[in-house]
Amino acid sequence: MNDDKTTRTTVRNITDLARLAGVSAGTVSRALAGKSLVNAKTRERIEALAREHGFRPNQMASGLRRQKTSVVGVIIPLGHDVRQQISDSFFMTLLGHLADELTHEGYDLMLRRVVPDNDPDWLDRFIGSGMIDGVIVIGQSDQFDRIEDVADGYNPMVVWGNHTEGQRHCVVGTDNRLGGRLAAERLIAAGARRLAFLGDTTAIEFAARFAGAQDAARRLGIGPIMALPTHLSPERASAEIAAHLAAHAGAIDGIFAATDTLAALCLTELRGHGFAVPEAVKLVGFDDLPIARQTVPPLTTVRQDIAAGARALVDLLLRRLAGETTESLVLPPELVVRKTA
Amino acid sequence: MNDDKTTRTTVRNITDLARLAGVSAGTVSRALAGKSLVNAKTRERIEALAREHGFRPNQMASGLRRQKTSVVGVIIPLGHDVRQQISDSFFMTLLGHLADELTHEGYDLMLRRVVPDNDPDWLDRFIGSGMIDGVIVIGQSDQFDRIEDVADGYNPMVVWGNHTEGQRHCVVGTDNRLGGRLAAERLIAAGARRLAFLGDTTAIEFAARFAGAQDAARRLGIGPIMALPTHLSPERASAEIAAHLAAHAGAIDGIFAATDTLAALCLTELRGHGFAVPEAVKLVGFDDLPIARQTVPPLTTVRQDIAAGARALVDLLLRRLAGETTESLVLPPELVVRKTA
DNA sequence: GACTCATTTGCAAACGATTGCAAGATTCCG
DNA sequence: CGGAATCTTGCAATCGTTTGCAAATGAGTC
Repeated sequence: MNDDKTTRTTVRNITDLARLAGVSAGTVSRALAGKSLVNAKTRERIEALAREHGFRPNQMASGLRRQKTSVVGVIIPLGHDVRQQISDSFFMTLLGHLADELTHEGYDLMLRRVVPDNDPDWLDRFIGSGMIDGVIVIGQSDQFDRIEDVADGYNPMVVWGNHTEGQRHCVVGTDNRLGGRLAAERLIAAGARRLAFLGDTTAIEFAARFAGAQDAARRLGIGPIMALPTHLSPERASAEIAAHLAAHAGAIDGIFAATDTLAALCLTELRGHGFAVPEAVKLVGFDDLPIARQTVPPLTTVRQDIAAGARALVDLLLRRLAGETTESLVLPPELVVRKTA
Repeated sequence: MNDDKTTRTTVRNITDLARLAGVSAGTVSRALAGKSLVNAKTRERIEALAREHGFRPNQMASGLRRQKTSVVGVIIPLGHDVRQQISDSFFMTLLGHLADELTHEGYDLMLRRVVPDNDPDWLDRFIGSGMIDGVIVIGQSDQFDRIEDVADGYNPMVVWGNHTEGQRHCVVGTDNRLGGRLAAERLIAAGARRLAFLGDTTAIEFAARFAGAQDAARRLGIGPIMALPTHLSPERASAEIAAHLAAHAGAIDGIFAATDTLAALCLTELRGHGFAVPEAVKLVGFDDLPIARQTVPPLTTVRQDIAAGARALVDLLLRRLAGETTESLVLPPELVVRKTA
């Protein structure tokens, strides 16, 4: 009387279910995994019972035994600017797309944000945890070398970031240097002659954008571009931009912002300081985030295809999980001309 | 000669390391877990070896044995508006804060976005996977009832969303109704009389904001507020807002947008249609996202304290993991007056 | 030296699912 | 009806770590 079948019997594991179904644990496992080796009727009976009791095989145990977790790690190193987290909607958007793509491929996503300065071991620790089948690193930050080290001994890793000649880790990213060139060319074509770059060049992606802009300036016979170091978090950035503007008032007539977020803030500050955009100062951003459409005037910017980037990251990672070794992928940036330059 | 100790010996598990250290697996386990039962010298030797070989205990195995994974699930149901994902920077910001808080407490974060319509079992499936110790649900979407059902049998769950009298699941969220009231009161105080609400009232949070606004209108003797259903994704929203404006041209002089994102889009459309803000039409948003500061003119809005929300979610979840049963927490919204109303 | 008591250790049984192997049950064919 | 071929199923080992229990060691006391 204590095991009336209609009573809620707690089914904690495959063995409980096996007992209920009157078969062995192995059979239940095979039935639930959808293998062909099990009789159709038996399978149905087991599936019905599983449904009825809301039973799902424990993924930890399964992962342990199969040596495969079906979880992909996504890690964001916050190296050069710890507070970027809140501001950078670019990374967050990329993350959203990654979640969609991975889900679609049957993987779960384990997210970790780390401050490499506090924890030099950040990447190995994640990989060595045994919880993930592979890892996607979002942004190289200032950790290029460490990522290179890891890449030598660990195959299923793909990185979003900048591509450098001869690097050993597989990276997906926009051609930042070309993007920087496009931005500067546009500023110059719009009439700007005294250019400045707004952003923190410690981050390798930003450095590349800056370098590209300088290439263009040099080639077109324009003087060197002034670097105006600026953090990404809105709280700090606003003040820093204001300071830059105060210091270099009339000496600038074209600004290339490392990010649309920075560009938008810069636009606000420019207005506050009484500079007309684009008449007095031209401005170009980077990313083409939704905000670029909504500023006044709307922002001329360099577009990165975030969705395509996410697709590529996942695709390459899956190939690597399957044993291939894949090449890096550099995506072309695209100049979007709106009203600020 | 094939096991020269200085040669890279692959240490795959605790047993390998035990062999190297000349002790048993159990001792290694205790040493690495920092238990007091192991001799100081032995521990040091083991730790040194572990470091040298970059060994870390497998979390899957550990989780299986201890019945505790140190992973918290974060799940985003995309019920009422599947494409909200890309746009809603509110959720993404919340997610960022959650990641920080959880990391700080020694938990990892497993992220999953689901479309409940395609998978009615979304929540049980996540919980039953055995991969997570507890779950944080971001947004109730249109899944209130299902969440209630689950809450009855599963304790370690906390939800971000709207609080309803007598509900059974533990929720953290802003007092949306009060927020809506504040917004409407501000619009009316600024002189608006014919109000509209911009947003999709299928989402329970938005419905509460709408209801709060209606309370205020009624109490102040203003006519009913017109509901203008609008999706959250920028692509669809822009067109929908334009259509609303075209249809109800002069019949509106005050708009309460369910979200700052919508408010910003609305501002752009209003400008496009030649309406002066705040002179012809007053506008109030919700959230106080960074963008609210940057629109032209800057947006009057109702602030939600996202960081505090994330802290509360994690705090309550940890308490529930420890066995407590916790009450819901309703956070007070705050009106931030800028220039649009 | 015999005794107790506290430290350290090893042993082996879990945790829950998967899977190679072999045995049992069926079917098929002559 | 015998025997081979094909399906199904059960058994038991395995994934890597943790932990209760008991044994071994060492220290301290009279």
